[in-house]
Amino acid sequence: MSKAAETLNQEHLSFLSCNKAMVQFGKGDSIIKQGMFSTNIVYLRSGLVKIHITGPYQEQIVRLVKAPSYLGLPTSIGDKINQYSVTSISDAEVCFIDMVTFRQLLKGNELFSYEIIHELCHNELEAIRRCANRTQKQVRGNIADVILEFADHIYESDHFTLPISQAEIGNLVDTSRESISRTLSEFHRDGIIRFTGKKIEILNKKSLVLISQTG
Amino acid sequence: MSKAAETLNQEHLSFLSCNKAMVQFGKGDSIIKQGMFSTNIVYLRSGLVKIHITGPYQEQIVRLVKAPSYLGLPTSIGDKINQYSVTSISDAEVCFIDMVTFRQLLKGNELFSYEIIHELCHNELEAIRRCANRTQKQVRGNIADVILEFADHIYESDHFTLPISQAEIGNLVDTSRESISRTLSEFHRDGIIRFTGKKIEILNKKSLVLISQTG
DNA sequence: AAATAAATGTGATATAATTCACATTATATT
DNA sequence: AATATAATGTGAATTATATCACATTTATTT
Repeated sequence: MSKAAETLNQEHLSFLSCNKAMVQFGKGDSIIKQGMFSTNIVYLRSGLVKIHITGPYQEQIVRLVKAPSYLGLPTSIGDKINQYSVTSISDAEVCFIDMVTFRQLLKGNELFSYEIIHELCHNELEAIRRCANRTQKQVRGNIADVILEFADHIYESDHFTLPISQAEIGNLVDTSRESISRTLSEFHRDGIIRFTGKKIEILNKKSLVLISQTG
Repeated sequence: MSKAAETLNQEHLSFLSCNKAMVQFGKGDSIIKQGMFSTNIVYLRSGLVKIHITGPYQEQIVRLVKAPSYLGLPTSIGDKINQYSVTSISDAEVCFIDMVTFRQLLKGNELFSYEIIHELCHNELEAIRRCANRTQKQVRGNIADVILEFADHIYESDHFTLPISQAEIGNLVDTSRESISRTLSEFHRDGIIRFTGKKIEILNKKSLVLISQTG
């Protein structure tokens, strides 16, 4: 449950849990499409998604988002046109909340609206940090980061199955697909991870953290 | 005047115009310092500042901000510790608004709070776009972008004086100081800009826009 | 005005990482 | 099961850009 939703009373909660407007998505399905008109706030109840945006040359994965979380808040509030896309990378449950309804919620519950502000602040900071990190680190460091993000934040286990291809990981950390392949092999060779297919197991987390900080 | 402040009534406005808590800063002065404790919302009344953050290897300029604008909103609301630094790059006037006061404002004026949300959404989107742009474009394109930003958004003239050094521009667009120097010379040689010292004049904007899109 | 420090210009060299090209597995699809 | 399609592995070559090294110019400070 997101922090913002915690502050709601039961009436509002039932509102948000929105059984009627809940939609199931399969892996690979498009949830939000950049350029499309939208009048809904999107809330990810379960699953994992990628946020991606059309850059000057290619589509770029901005970040991965795990439920529970709002999706496309900036796009929904700031604009009628979606400013980026969201695509599911696992099965996912999504609630679509009417924008008018959402605004009423904000009006009626100032704590809720404060929490939304809080979440937006956090997102902006994270976006800034991610960007500084990616541009300053080189390939090895960025790949170490992604592996650690999967382990520590997304799957909360040192043993997991990658939900995206190496090409997509490359896209996410501004690197070529080939560099991802080579670096993963390198980590494997050095006994830092074990990987077979899309399954990854972290064998030496300290090394990985070190590479994240140093490489 | 920022959009958020427009929605305020006179009582609130006088609050924000905050003649008592207004501080003058000179070029190079630190307005917000990363890691420092803060209980103030900072509002930039006039002047130009740079937002910079400590990355894994070096301090990095995130973006330039022109008055009028709030500064450090995400840091002020999300945290008690400043998450990035703000340094003035021209003379500037800044208001410090007590956090408690600001929250009262949010409470009492839902339109205002909605506008703050709006601003935060916009900032997040901009952060995402900037990042995708910078990583996808190469040096020439990014430098063209900076020049266009100065001309179109900051000074609103094709003839201006750079408020930062080439080293800082390099830092802003993730490039070396030398590459900035070489590229500016190149643009000069090709008749796209004229530049002497820190003065820049855009001679061929179409070319610059093309380089921004293509290079 | 001299002296010192900071900013800029520019060639030569080094390097990380991309691109290309193709082999090899996996994974879908018929 | 057979075939087509997508994903991955890996060497060799290329490339954009960084780094180094120093000259020169511009600002600051004494």
